[in-house]
Amino acid sequence: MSQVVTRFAPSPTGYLHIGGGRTALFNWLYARGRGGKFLLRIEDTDRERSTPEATAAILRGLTWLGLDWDGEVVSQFERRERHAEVAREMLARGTAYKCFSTKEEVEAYRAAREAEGASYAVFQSPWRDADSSTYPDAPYAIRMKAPRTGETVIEDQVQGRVVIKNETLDDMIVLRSDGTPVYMLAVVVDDHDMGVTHVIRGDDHLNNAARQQMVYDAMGWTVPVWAHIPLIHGPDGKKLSKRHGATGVEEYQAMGYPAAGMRNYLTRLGWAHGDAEIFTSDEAMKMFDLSGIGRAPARLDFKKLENTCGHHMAMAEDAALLHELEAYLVSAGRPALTETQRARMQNALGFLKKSAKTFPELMEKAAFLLADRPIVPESKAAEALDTVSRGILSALTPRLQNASWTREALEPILTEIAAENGIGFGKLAAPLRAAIAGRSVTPSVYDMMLTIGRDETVARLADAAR
RNA sequence: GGCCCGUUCGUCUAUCGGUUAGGACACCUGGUUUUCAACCAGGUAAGAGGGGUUCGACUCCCCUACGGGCUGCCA
Repeated sequence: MSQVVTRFAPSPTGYLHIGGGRTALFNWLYARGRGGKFLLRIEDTDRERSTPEATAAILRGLTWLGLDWDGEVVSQFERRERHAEVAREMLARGTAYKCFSTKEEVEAYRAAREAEGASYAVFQSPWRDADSSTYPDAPYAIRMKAPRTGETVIEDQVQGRVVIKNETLDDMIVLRSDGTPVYMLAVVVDDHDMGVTHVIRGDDHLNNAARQQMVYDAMGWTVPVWAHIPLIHGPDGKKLSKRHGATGVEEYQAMGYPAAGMRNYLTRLGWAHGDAEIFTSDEAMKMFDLSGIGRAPARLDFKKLENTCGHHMAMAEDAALLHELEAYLVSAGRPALTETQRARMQNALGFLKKSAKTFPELMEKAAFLLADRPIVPESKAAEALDTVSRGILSALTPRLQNASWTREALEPILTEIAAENGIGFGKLAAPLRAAIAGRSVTPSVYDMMLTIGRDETVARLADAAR
């Protein structure tokens, strides 16, 4: 069996859309799970709208998502000569013809047909079967000589067998009168030349597939396996757009979702493999198949995204997580970790990652280790530091001085001091939290003490007891 | 307008003619706990509507409704 080759082919007209990210992910998963290749092509033939900034943003988005592509990024625009060459070859083969009709004439034709009450108006060029001796000395477009009768069948791995009547399709232009190729031709030529075996893309291209298949047929090329996946919708079921919130992949990075969680969530959005919910990318590669893709558009659910991310956060290795956390800080425009904070973070990640779902949440829980002395307690926390509590804290401090700094050693000391003062541990925890973190809601007091170390703990308790 | 695609709990989905329609998220209740969270246990909750086909339909067919896409010398 020949090697699987997939590709992602975005237009560089903006950031990487979350839907595009998912399309790329599906292609990546499919190829990587089968030892195939995943290629990247930028469809930049629209010179008006394409920008190098957008291309850079798309590459950044893919990189963040961890979707690595094989070989060089292909620029469709740079291949325009090749596209034109194929158009001329179609001319030579008789599967395309020169059309001298102007845009105005085409529009007039369609308007006339509609005026007659036609439900649809397929332009029928008078030049389709014209003798070359009648050709005027004027610019012309090259039109594909599409079959007028019969039907074109798309055997789609997701949508099933889709039948399009050929009479509803016009002779599409493959080369414009200015000599530039049209997208529909470019995709086919590029996919063929790049050896793409599986075209996995949004179902907004489903109808286009019929005309593209005609080009494959006209050139005698092997038609790739089609898989048109439904688009992602917003929570209200409408096409996902700006008003639903974030649509750009990079926005999700800035919101602090870990990439592994993002991949997992996006994989499960519109695709299923039995009851599998939480899995690594390696596992996803093994499971991923086209038949598991649903046919209905899926809606984005931030709650589930968060939950999925939480699992991946907990599964992550500390070193990798710290690295990703720092990348998040940069992308969110937040201050970088100082040396001290970084060292403490390394101690704390082991427990912080278990309860945080996103990086902002992790930073929030890490507030105690980010803070510098003196700790200024919030009003709620300050209430816990009454005179009695401060007395207990100052009694506690000397005992901590000589304790070995492990949970096992600390636990009896704190339990003891609570008992001596006739209070439960809960009552003792509140002032400790206030002293150490300046807050009433914090991670476990032991975890905090162990994270910041003896000297810092003692100093913070002393500050509070004063 | 025409053509194409879609419709199972609030959400993501399983089911590939016979199930008490399963799982996950969310939500609710209880437990655990040193606060929040996490965690554990339990619960509420679904086949768009109408016709067929069949002994039997979520599953197959048709119609309607709703949603989406395409309909360019855009991609």
